Amino acid sequence: MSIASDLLRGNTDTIILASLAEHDSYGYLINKEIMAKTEAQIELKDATLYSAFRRLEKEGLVTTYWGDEEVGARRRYYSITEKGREAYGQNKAEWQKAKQMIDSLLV
Amino acid sequence: MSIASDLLRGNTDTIILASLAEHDSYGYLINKEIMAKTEAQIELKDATLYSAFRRLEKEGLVTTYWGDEEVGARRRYYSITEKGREAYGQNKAEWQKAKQMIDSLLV
DNA sequence: AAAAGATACCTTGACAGGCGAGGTATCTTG
DNA sequence: CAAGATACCTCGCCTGTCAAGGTATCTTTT
Repeated sequence: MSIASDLLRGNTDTIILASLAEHDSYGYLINKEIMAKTEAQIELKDATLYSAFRRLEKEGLVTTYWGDEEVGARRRYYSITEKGREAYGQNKAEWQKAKQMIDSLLV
Repeated sequence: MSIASDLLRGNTDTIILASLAEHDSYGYLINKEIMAKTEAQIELKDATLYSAFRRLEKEGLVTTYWGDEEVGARRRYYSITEKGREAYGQNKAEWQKAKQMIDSLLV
């Protein structure tokens, strides 16, 4: 059974930023990489993914540009900004704290 | 700064069950105990708490009864059911897995 | 050559959980 | 007597997820 989306909520943006912190990427690939790394136990549905992109863009955490592939489907690439890296760091820290706090309650 | 509610989401029911697994309790006290244990970094807003109770009751994970205090405000107590204990165990297991998976993505 | 499947993008509308704001009633303390 | 703590509750908004639908291109199979 895969991870309930309510347990992921609050981490999707961070997960996307984590992916982009390594290299520019595009929606489809980000999803594939996440599924590969988690043995398909975490999957961002594409509607979720794209609404996250809109959010991140709006907040200035990522920028976007179209790829120049000559063949195949067009790709919209995303790039993490400096502000995005900062947010990523903060999100990770908050996640660490949240983990700890929740664990302290679940005996 | 306290923990963002989106990071808690998916764990509120589990947190309440954890509290009830130790002893019968009531809304106000559960909240106080959570705040004490987490130095007020986790707080369930009472609207959140009561909607969670409704949910848990509906699913048969808790039962409820009115306290018989002679003085003071009336208290509605909650008691975890056998089914509730099972759900609690499963939720904890899923949380462990989710933690691990998310950590594997946040480098 | 047509069909099927992978790659790759996108929008709409419904749904669920969290919570701000509002309410009620009792008791204790200054 | 007012203020604050205790203790319960509901309504309606907001936000993130996602099922369902769509478009377009390329590759593989039939």
